[in-house]
Amino acid sequence: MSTRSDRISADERREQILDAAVAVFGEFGYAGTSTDRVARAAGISQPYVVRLFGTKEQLFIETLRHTLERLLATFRAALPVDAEEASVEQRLGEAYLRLVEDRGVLLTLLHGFMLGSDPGIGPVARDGFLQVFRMLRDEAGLAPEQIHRFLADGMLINTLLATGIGVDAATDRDAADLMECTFGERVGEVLARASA
Amino acid sequence: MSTRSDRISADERREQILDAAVAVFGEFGYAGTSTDRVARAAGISQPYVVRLFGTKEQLFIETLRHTLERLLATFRAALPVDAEEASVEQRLGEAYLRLVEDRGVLLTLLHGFMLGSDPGIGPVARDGFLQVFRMLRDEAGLAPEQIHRFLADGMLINTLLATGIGVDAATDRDAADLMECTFGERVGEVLARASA
DNA sequence: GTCTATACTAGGATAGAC
DNA sequence: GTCTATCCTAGTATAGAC
Repeated sequence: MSTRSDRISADERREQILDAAVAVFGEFGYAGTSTDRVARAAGISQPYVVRLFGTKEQLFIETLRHTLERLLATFRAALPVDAEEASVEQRLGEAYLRLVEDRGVLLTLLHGFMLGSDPGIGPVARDGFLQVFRMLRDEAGLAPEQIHRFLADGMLINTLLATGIGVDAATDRDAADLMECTFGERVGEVLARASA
Repeated sequence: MSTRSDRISADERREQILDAAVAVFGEFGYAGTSTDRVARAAGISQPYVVRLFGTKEQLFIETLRHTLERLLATFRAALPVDAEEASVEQRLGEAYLRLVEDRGVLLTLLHGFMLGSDPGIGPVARDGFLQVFRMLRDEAGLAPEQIHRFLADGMLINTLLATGIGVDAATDRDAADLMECTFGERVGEVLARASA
C-alpha cells in the first residue's frame, strides 16, 4: 500500500493511487468506498485523488481497467509451454490462483462484474470479460467446451474465495468437502494460502 | 413491488419490505442502498424500516436469508422426478434459471457472497452456500464431481447474467459465442429473457 | 504537484406524536 | 402500527493557496 514520497510525477502518482484503489474497492465495493479512504491508503489528500481522476466513478473505471489488464497480462505470461508436463488450462489456472490470492484483485473484478447495469462501468466489465474469452479462444487455442469449463471453474473459485468458505473448512467438514470437490488435489495449497 | 395499504400486521409489513429490499439491494448493492429507497419501494417511511429491522445491516442479513431460503425451496421443488426424461441436474438447472431471471434475487445473492469478510453478513452467506451444497449431496444425491460441475456452471451463469453480456450478444459475435458455449441449446431462451 | 478549507448533500438512526 | 421532524456524520466535489 504505497508509501508516501513528496512531489513525484502525476503518472507515478496515478499508479500509486490505482494500486491503493484496488485494495480499497475490493474491500468495500464501489459504493462502499470513499475517495478519502483511497487517498489515505495512497498517502495523499482526498481532493487530490478527485483532481487526478475527476470523479469516483472514473477512478473505479480506471481501477477496473487496470485490474483487467493485469489479468490479461498474467494469462499471457502463462501461455508459453514450460518445462513441466502441464496443459494450457493447468498453467492458466495456476497463474489465476496466484493472481487472485490478492483479495483486492479478486474482489475488484467481481464488483465490476456485478455493476453490469451501470452505464459507465458495465461496458468496461463486459469488454474485459470478452477480452478474456477471446484470449482463451485465439491465443490459448481452447475449444468452446474447454473455455466453458475453464471459465465456470474460475467463477466457482471466485465465489468460494470471496465468501471465505475456505476458512470454515478448518472446523466444518462439509466446507472442507466442498473445497475438496472444487480444488481437487490443490486444496491443501489453497487452504494454506487462505489462512495466511 | 408491494402496493401500500394502511395498518397491516407487522409480519405482513416485514414481508413487503423484504420483497422490496431484494429488488433494491440487488440493484444498488449493500453499501449503495439507502434504507430510504427500500422504504419508498415498500410504500412506507424510512424510520419505520429502521424501526422494524433495527439497522440496515440487519435488514440486509434478513433479506439475504430470505433469498437463500427461496433458493433452497426452489431447488427442493425441482427434485421430484417429472414426466419428462430430464436428469436431476437438468431439473435443478432449469429451476435455477427461472429463479435468477429475477435480477434482484440474482444480485442479492451475489452481493451477499462478496461480503464474506463482513463479520455479520459473511457467516450467513457461507451458511447459505453450504446448505445448497448439502442439499445437492444429500437430497439430490449428486456425486462430488457432479456437484462441482453444477456449482461451477451456476457461478458462470451468474456472472454472465450479472454483467449483462447477453445484451451485447445481439450485436457482438464473440459475446454470442460466449453465451452459446455456456448455455448450449438453451441460449435462445436465455437471450429472449434477457432482452425482455 | 499537492494541500487546507469548505460548501453542500445524502443517509442512518433517534425522539416523540398520533 | 406508522409518521414527521430532526440530529449528526460521512462523503463528493470545488476554490484557492503554496
